[in-house]
Amino acid sequence: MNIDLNAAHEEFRRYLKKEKHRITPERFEVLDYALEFEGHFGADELFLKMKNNNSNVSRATVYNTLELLAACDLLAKRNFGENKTRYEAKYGRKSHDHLICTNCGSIKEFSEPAIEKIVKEISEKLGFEPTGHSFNIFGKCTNSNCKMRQNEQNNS
Amino acid sequence: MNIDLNAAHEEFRRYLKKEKHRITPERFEVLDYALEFEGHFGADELFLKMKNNNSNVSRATVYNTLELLAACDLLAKRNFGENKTRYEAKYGRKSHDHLICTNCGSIKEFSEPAIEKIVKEISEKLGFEPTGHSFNIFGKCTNSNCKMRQNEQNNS
DNA sequence: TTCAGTGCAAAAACTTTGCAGGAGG
DNA sequence: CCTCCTGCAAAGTTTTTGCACTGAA
Repeated sequence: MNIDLNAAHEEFRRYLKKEKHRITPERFEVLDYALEFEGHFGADELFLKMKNNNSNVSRATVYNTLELLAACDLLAKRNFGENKTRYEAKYGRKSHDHLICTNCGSIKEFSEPAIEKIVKEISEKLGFEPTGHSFNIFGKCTNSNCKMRQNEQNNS
Repeated sequence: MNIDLNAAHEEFRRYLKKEKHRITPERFEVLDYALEFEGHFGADELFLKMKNNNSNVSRATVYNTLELLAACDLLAKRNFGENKTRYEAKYGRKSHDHLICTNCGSIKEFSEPAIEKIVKEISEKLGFEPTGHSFNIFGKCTNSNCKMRQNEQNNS
């Protein structure tokens, strides 16, 4: 875990240098908190978590740094239709897409190689240079808590 | 065009009845404006357009009605990663997904039957009942205006 | 008659911006 | 030493909510 963290720092440092951004302690603090987060998180959520841990990093810096981390592929930028940007640690992880339960909000991941192939084919056909994609499946999951909520709603 | 509009009204009426929502003139006014819109639009955008046309329908009603129209499949609800909900007339149209140029913001549509197959397979495998999906490819388009902007950015 | 739906304005949630001061290169 | 980055607070954008009133069933 610590090895990963150092390697991630190193990668971020390289990116910042290459793009002529300054190397500041705040940026690495954001990176640490982001990688520590399990699952998806919003920018404000991360900012508040840092604030609660007595970090002095400002909201503006958190928002700005998350953009940089997404740009250099240490984080993935997501949007699950809630009108807020979500991030997810990507460093060293396999790329994947998501199933989102519209009833209980739970999110499952899946990998399907055929999707990359489709991205390539469609882009080529339409004269487009793809840089990424987002594929979300919406529906109802079979989680028992979820079913409970469905029944509650039906009864109300 | 007028025939479509009447048929859409009829479908919306049926839906409202079935779900025990009241049938109000405001809701049909929103439907008319929504179907009239070319391409994608945001809720506030539609509200303002209506307001400028001297409609009295309130912001709250527009937001509420667009949800209903998406729920009954007359509109499709989209999100292209700008943290705002976008809608698009779906009535009588073939389902499709989108290519989004991150440089100039233009949006192209494509249809790829294999995607539905993937949605089905993945959902079945993971114990999930799909109700819809969103598939967006991000990248750079070859539109000439777009290339111009890219060059501007590189030169700055 | 009843209560879901409406208009309006205020609040909420998330993000961006402006500015003055501070530190990285 | 220059200017990019930072913290802070204010403003911006989109969406939701509270409340009193109205009109559909």
